[in-house]
Amino acid sequence: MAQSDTVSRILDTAEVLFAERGFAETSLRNITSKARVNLAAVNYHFGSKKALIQAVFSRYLDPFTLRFHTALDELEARYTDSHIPLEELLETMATTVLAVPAERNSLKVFMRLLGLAYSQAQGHLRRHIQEQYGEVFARFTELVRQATPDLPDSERFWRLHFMLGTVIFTLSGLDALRDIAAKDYQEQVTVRDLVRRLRPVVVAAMNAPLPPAVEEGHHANANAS
Amino acid sequence: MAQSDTVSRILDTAEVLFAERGFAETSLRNITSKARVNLAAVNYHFGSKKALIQAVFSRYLDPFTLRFHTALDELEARYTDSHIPLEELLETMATTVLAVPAERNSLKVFMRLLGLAYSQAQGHLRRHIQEQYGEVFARFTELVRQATPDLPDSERFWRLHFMLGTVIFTLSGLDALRDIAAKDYQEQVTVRDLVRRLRPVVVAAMNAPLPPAVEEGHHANANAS
DNA sequence: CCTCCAGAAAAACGAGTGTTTAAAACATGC
DNA sequence: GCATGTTTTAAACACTCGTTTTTCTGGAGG
Repeated sequence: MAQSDTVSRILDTAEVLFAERGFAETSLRNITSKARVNLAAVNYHFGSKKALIQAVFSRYLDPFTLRFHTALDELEARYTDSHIPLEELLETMATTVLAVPAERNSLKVFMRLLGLAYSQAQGHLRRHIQEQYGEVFARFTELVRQATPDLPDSERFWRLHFMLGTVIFTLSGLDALRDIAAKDYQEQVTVRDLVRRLRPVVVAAMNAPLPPAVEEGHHANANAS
Repeated sequence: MAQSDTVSRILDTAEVLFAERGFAETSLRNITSKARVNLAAVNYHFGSKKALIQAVFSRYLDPFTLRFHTALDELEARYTDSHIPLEELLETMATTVLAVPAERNSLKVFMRLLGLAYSQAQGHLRRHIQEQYGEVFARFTELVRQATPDLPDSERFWRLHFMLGTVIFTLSGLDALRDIAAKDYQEQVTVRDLVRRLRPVVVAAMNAPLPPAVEEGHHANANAS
């Protein structure tokens, strides 16, 4: 054991419980009792619950950014004089995402955590992720920009987020959906199977025809704030 | 006031706070103090916090299902001998979704709530929504099935949920995204504008080519449970 | 041997939670 | 005007929460 063992026991238990129930709904007593560790250990080793949450994310995202950067390096080396095709970029991202939790036991946990990071309040988390991992995301979007030169910038921005929603929503709610699918269609869906299904959909969505230009005169309703 | 006024003050305040911070993060004291109502009023009028959460949803979803059923009735009346085109179905759904919170003040709140219903633990909520509003959703998916006869059932199931993820994720996280978009692309995005952008993307995604058949022999990794 | 100190353990702290109780205020019908 | 049922109020209850404090344990180094 490189780490004090108590630390990793806490992290292992915390990530599972967080993924199952969310952050606010998971108490430190839940974590420490299931990890068979003293309650005070969390505050001793991590300082606070917030810091524990961030540590859980870092354990996934640090290896991810590392791998993703090198994967993009290789990709750029292979396409020195032409742009990297969109399919290649998406494929690389998918492969990297799938590779990270292979060491650990669950991609599902990783995805649930990402979904929670977006949907739960936890402002500190969004800030932490933005600061820590915004750079690699910016690099990726820049490559996507080069791969889709015909798309207006704003349109590409929105479509990327549309697809982000697709992936995170589907994979983070996978268990519930999998149950329904298994019941109605007698098929057991694996994560890799879902990624296979996602690929053509995402590509088609990114390459969809542009929406009609906005008509003047029609004033939008005021749903601000 | 048709209702006791206390009841609607609670609901008005609760939906906003829930949408902003989630269910667990919003206490009854938050709600009652902001609504300038006695703490015990929630338990008196609704019975429990869980029941209050469900009541907040019902106030949006009951009118929605009503409108959506009649909208689908009209649609079916217009297409007695041919199938309703997919575009028409999506258009109708979008229109109905947009119509509901027009009476109230915020579509954003409605979408945030839907997003929370999926991502937060709150098992009772998912069950309540499923039982109460599963029927209209089933009717819609059946019409989508008739509109896309070439799509295998399981494929359509997943693609519908992909698109559900797109819409809920985008519209429920709209505020944050809108800020970024406004900063980077100097454009002020309205909800209707987003729906306009969503339409071609969703249609293209639903009509995307089928994924390649699974190769035998490649055994998927065991990411179960 | 004794000191030192990181780590684990138990206990307590104060704040905040949903819910219940019991009394007060109000409205309605006779 | 009094009794009736409904709504509002303040107070208390019984927990649970994250965090802090204090004590205890077990090796390492002088």
